[in-house]
Amino acid sequence: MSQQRHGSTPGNTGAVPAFPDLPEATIARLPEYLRALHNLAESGSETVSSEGLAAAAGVNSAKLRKDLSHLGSYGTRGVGYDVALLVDQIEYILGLDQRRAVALVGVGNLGHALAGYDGFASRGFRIVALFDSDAEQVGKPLGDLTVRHIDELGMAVVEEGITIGVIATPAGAAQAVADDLVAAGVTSILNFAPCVLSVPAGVDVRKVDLAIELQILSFHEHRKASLTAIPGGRSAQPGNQEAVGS
Amino acid sequence: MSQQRHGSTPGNTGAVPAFPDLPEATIARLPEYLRALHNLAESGSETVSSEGLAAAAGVNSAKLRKDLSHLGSYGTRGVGYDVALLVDQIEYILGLDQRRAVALVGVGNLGHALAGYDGFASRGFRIVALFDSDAEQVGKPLGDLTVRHIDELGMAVVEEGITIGVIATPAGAAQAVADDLVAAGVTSILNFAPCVLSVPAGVDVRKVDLAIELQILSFHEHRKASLTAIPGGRSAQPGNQEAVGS
DNA sequence: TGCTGTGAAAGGCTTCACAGCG
DNA sequence: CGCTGTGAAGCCTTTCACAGCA
Repeated sequence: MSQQRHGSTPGNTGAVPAFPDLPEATIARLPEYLRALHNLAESGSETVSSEGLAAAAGVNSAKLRKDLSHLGSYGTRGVGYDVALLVDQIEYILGLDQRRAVALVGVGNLGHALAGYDGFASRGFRIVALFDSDAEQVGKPLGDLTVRHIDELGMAVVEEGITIGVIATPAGAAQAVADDLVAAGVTSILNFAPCVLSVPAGVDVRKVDLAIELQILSFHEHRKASLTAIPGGRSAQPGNQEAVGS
Repeated sequence: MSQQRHGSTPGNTGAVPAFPDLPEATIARLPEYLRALHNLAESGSETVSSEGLAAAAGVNSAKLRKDLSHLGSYGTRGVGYDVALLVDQIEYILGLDQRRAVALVGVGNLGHALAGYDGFASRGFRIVALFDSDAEQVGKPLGDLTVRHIDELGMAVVEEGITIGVIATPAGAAQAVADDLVAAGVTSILNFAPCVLSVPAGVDVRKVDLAIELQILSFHEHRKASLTAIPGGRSAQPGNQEAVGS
């Protein structure tokens, strides 16, 4: 699923604390642990058990312990994990100690919402530039920023040190935007357009397709409907932590 | 990962075309195949090979064939798959033949964007009601709809036949909204709030956390930076289909 | 011959269960 | 004694490679 070989950096045994070779599934959960830890820190907890943190993050404790064990031993047997220490450690691993500069392309419906989303700023990112190809939009102010024409992207990436691009354009424009981002030197892309992007090796793409999420839920609705048509089911005990899919 | 047992409906061998017991990973890809098939249909293709469809959906052909084989044999050896037939089949499986009614709770920044997102309407869903707890927002028109107070949720769910709820509130309000949705009879929830929801068994929750997606990309940026610090890497051959994570 | 459908192999992830440390 | 860290087992997913049908 990842595009670059995942082996520990070859010819680098020991000296520099070799970049941990984390399973992809673990990486995807670290942000959730981080959020839970921040909540715990705010509520005054200094330590937390694997059981407690797991509950706060919505996973089981064995999985959490296995995940954290990949980062090294930051827990104390008989006690638990030091919240502040673990926060630092996960933020370091995720590269959040440097507040990354993000470019957002496409200031339509969704782009507007993303540009104004507090969660980015509060969780390690700065949206530093907005782009659109529509002359109508260019020059308009949006929050602290002004929408720029996509031709300025290359310049902005260098000037602002942008490493992540967010695509919030219609599907038809997304591949061209991705090409522009890559040409400008961006190596990570978050794509909200409902289409497959083709990018060179070394560029990471993650996709969020809102309709797909609903379609997956629709499947489960369909399945539940076809099951409840048959007697026997329906033993719901409230208060459980339940989730489906990823 | 799913909350209900996945076995084929017990005591139902044969008679009704037993609801297929699809792997969760396959289900998550069906919407992507469907989108690709719609594109192919629009461009006039009547059949497509596993190779062709796989490329359009951004997966490899072996995986695609395995996935489709779970639905039954809808391909023709030596030829490929009938596009229209496969569209119908996948739409049936996903329960998209009935345009599902969706309630959206929280019409802030993100809620506005979701309410206006074309992709929902064009891909099988109708947003039929908008809710907020903020008296300021209640009564305001938004698209074809008027924002209603969340107290009316129970009524609306019954009247409109809502089965899916979308939560676009701040994290602090999300659990209460989820409880309201469940109490009203909603059995599938798409949660955009950055928090873990606790719901009874039988209710499906999917979560989309925009900051988490960026944090995962940030990890890969961090890793790439630490790798390129060491000589040897960097063999990017453009034109590949590349993606990271799920 | 070309392409699907599928056993079998390989790999990755989760869960279990407990050794071992504080 | 409690809780972490971890080998081992089991399960799920992906990939391979080819039998078999059109």
